[in-house]
Amino acid sequence: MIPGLKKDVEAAVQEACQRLWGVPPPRVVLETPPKVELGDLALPVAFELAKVLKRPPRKIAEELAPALVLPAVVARRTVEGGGYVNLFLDRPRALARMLGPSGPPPAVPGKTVVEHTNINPNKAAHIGHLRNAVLGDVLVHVFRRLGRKVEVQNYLDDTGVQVADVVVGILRAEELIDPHRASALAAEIRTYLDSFPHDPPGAETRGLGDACWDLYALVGRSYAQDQGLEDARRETLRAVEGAALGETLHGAEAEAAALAGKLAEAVVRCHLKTMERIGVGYDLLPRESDILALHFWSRAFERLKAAGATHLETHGKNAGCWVMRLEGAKEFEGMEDADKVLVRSNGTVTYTGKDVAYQLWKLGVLGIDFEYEPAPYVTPFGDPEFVSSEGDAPLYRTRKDPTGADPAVRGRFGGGTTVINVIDVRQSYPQKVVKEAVRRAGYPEAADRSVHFAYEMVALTPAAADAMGVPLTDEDRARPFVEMSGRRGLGVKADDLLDRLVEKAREQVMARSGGEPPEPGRAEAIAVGALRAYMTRFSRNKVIAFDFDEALAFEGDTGPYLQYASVRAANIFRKLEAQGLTGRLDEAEAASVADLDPALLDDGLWDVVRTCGRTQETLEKVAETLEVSLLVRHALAVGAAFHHLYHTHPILQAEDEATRRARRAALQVVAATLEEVLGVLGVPVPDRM
RNA sequence: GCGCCCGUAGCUCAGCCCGGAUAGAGCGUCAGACUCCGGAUCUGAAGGUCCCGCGUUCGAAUCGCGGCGGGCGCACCA
Repeated sequence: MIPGLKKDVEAAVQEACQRLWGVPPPRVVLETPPKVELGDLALPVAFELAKVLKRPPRKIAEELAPALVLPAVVARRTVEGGGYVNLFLDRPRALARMLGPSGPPPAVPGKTVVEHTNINPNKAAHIGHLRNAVLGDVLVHVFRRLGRKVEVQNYLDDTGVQVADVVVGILRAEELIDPHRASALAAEIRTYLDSFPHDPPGAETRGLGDACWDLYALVGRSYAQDQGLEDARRETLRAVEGAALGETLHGAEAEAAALAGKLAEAVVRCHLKTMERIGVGYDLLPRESDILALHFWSRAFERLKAAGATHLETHGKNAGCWVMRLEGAKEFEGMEDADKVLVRSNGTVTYTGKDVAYQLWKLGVLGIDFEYEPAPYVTPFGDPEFVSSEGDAPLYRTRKDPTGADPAVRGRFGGGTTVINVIDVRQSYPQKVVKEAVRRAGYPEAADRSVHFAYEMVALTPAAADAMGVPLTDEDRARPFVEMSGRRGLGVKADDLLDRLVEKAREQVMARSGGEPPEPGRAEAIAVGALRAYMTRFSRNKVIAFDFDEALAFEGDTGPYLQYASVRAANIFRKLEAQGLTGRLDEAEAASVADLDPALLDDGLWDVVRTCGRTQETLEKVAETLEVSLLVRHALAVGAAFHHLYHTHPILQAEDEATRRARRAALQVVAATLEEVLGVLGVPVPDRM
């Protein structure tokens, strides 16, 4: 809570241990006591020492406590419980320090590349993608808050089978089950593509994603009944890859490839719009087609071959494939067939293979680079429709050739000293393969700089699936949750959930304001707050069994609870000023807080300050563990402490000036903390609720 | 079969990394809250074999081993 305090305390413990017993102390952990009355910091070192010294921890603590040489902000120390040494801060002095200017964090050398979102550009985004994007985005904010330079990439698999599936749906609509509906969807999709990069007159951007969603589900069901369609998919895929590789295509092939390119490009715009709604942005859109075009794979392939990491299989089930052998590797122990195909027998590269090349590039060891251009999404006025994650540049995408590329940004992207891949836990195996490939290609040091940020999926409760009218089998119904499936059309679309949240927020506002509708943006802010808190409050290795009632909750441990706390805090300052009283403390008054009577900072008031003091360590812990939920829980703790204070420590009605000053000071710390933490969480705070 | 994850209050989850202070929240239920900074709030109550067993330890929700139940992986899909 006080910069440098932790270090001082650690040093004091070490010194005392040496002096008293001549032993080096075990690691010094600083905890926060469960209640204010028990102090501000707890040292459980006596428990550790008990093992070495073979004496009861309580006795050790009683000897240790008075022997510690501590900085002056520590007012007193006590021994609690079985042997905790608890420290109590000089409250006025500590509070004055917390009110002091904090300044920007010292810059950390290097660059962190965070890759997230990565939605297949063939249909609307669903709530699982929201979890990915929100987790990634909050992580980006946390890193930046800690002084790290961050680059955000959203990888586009624009040459994959999923895109080919929808292309097949458009071209062969007549052959699908329910041809009538399929044809209508195909026609609708074409109107979108025709007016790209703008929406057709009277249509909404998201309509394209929705139409693709439905058509994709139809295609998925049709494959099961019509083998011919599978051939069409294969041909489409080949055409798409051929186009990327610069082959000259003709007739139907050329048409399919052009359609696929346009479709992916247009659907990505839908995703960017959806993410923009919740405040998520990117710096670069790397495209798989460019990875193919620039032969990134060839380069990676050479390295792998030179290092003996891959070989051409001559017989067995993988005959004709280039394979990476994984048996014997510790991580892959016990696997029945631990070999991974990188190049198929028909010569095409697997997704894993391409990912290896992309990963090498992100880590800065591939040796070749993309060209870059602003993303092709522009407003009717010709301005970029999307900007970089920090809003200071246009959004860029990769490009294969220098023609039309922006020379000013050449070499700007990739080459991360740390690379974080936000990808759900189901892809742990391929992620491990990619990392192993990087290692074996001769870059063990680079492999260590690459991190798979794994999180559990968002699934649907059977009730949620029912609520959407999705037919479930009896088997599904007996499960605790069912996985979403684009192919089955089973899932909750991100925009649909957002719409419902906005609608509910609007109703709530009106219910509280005597029917007056909220001004533009307010209901949206509340909706985004609710969504972001919901998506981040669970541990990342916990499956979210999506439930509408929980996601739409505005009371209790929710985003609106946090927003309300922040709004209330700001309100008090506003009211103070409206009554001719002083609101926020200026620098001089903040300094004077150190001289307040400590009795004015009673436990009730101090509790919230103490909680706010944990912000920095929480941010550090999030960065270290990649556990974003810690930050939401911290925010909720601050909010709860504040709301409690609100009812017990009136400020406008404070009995005297000194009391009011003490409370204003505490309030100022809370307001600043909430603003900071909600900013990092990306939870917007409206002027009013 | 092998690997990873989950199992804590009626429900949804913290706490487990790093063993220690009466196991904490929210929702739901019940009972309350000032003519005074917004009731999206607050106060209180009821509610727990921390999945089971064995072990380690002065001490286990937390560490180890063995089970049980559930989920997810283990493609020339991504």
